[in-house]
Parts: sequence; structure tokens; C-alpha cells
Amino acid sequence: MITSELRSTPQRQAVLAALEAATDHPTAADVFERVRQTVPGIGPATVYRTLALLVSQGLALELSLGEGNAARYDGNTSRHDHLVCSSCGAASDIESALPAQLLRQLTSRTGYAITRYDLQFHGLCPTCQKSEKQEESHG
Amino acid sequence: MITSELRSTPQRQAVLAALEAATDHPTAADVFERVRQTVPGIGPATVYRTLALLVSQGLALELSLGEGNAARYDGNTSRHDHLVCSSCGAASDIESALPAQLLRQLTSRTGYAITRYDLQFHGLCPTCQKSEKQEESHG
DNA sequence: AGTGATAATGAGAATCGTTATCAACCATGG
DNA sequence: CCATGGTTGATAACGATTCTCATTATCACT
Repeated sequence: MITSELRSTPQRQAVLAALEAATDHPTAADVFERVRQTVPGIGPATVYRTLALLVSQGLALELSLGEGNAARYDGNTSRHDHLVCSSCGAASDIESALPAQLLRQLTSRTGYAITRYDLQFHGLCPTCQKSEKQEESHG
Repeated sequence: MITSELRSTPQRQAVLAALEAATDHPTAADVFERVRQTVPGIGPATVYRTLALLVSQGLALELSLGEGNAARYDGNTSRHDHLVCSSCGAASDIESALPAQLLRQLTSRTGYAITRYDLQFHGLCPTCQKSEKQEESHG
């Protein structure tokens, strides 16, 4: 239910803007640091509250990419998957739709009413592959 | 089995045994409660340490299923995916290999050296679907 | 069995990420 | 104006996990 009681405040606008500008799937702490520069007095609690609000309104996604314990946020709300570097933690968006057939099979086989899936690929990004090679030659 | 580098202790054996016996992807706290009955004096820290050890040795998997904040552990170390109920949090193992072609395409398109992927399906389990229907008719 | 080196343990403090509490604030409508 | 009720920032509280450290247990070798 869209409640007309939801107010548009400078803090909320700044958080949303920060998410839309980000391409790196920031943590709440990252967002806090960035928003701080536009809205100096803002507190962490407001950032957490606002992120939760945006997620509940479908304006942002909350991700658990398995690297570290902090949740990460994504302003790109269209259906997509993620490619995560196991070394530096960088995460990029990718498109890789699962065969629809697979979902249908699962539904009929398990009886679950499947609403969504999360798919993440993990590996070394090109940059970290280079660093690893350098380390080898030094060792 | 624990390698000769590592010492075999009652605590470690108990944690491993608990994981192997579990079918429900327990949290560290769950494992602690269960192991406690065999090794009464064990502390939570030891359980956490041992779980991390088992994961690093490839004897267990650490899962972040996105429901709740606690990591969950899986004694089934063969490649598989998960089906998670968004309502009760139940998680079951499923087999649903991605097309190998998809992985190859991703590698060549992104330059990442992909080592693994995590795939989770979310939805309502049959039991929770029934409960929801009941609530509707009461509402 | 006895011993020494060293890894592992348990207890509790510390840390991290996050959420709850609450008084002060502020936009809106009467 | 003032009352109403959502919003904020500070801070306390929280759950999950990790760290610290003194004590204990395991292992390899007598």
C-alpha cells in the first residue's frame, strides 16, 4: 500500500541518489560515508532506516554476496545476477537468465511456490588474477 | 576425517558428526546446542572455530541463505543448490546444474576466473502455503 | 608410561553490523 | 498558531561472531 504519509526528506533523497549513482554495490556504511558529504548531520540509523524503506518500496535491493558480513545494496532493481571477486570483493551486475523450464520443473517437483532466485558467480576478477601472478613470480 | 596436521579432539569430532547427521542446515547456535549434549562442557567459541576449520578443509559449506543474519552450515559438500522457504526458513538441498555453456560465456565475456556459483531459490514451502490460505479464510 | 612442544579449549571481553528507544524536530492541516 | 504524526539523531541494546589469554589436551618421541 503506497501510504501518502511517506515523506520525502533531504536525507531520503540523498540516500536514494547515492544508491542510484553507485556502481559498486555499497554497504550501509559506504552509503553513510557518501551521503554524509551532502547531508553532514545525518546519522547511521537514518541511513539504515532509509535503506530498509527503499528495499520495502522496491526501489533498492539488499544483497548478501557472501563476502564479509555486511549487507550490500543495489539501486538497480531490474532482475539480474552478480559476479563477485573472491579476492577484492568487487561485485558487478550481469544478465544470465535461468532456463524457464528449470523453474517449472522445480515447482512441480517440490511443491514450492517459487517467487525468486538469487544467483551469484564467484571467482577472481582480471585485476586480482594479475596480482596473483605477480606474487607467484616473487615467491 | 581431519588431516594429520590438525589434532583430532572430541569437540571437533562431535561438531563434524552433528553436521553429518543434520539435514536442516543448522546455524552455529543450532550446532552448539546439539553438540552440547554429547560434549557438555563445550563453549560456543569452539563451535565457531571448528565450523570455520571444517569449511576451510572442505568438509562443510557455509551458506548465507538470506533469511536472517546467522550463517548456516551444510555437511553435504557435493555441488548442489538450495530451496529456501521465505516464511519458515526451511532449506532443502536440490540439484539443478546450470548449463555449462552459460559459465563458459561468462568467463569469456567478463575475464573472471569463475570458481563457483551460489544459486538459491526462494518461495513458500507447501506447508506455509497451506497456513497462508487458512489465514486468508479467517481474515 | 613420561615428557615436552605446541595446538586446542573455555570463559569472557571485544567487535561488528544492525535494530530499538526516545526526546526533539518539522511539515502539514485545522 | 497549534495539534498531529511521521522523521530525525544520539545512544543504548542486540545478536552473531571473533579475539584474548590462561589452562588443558594431543601428539611425537622417549
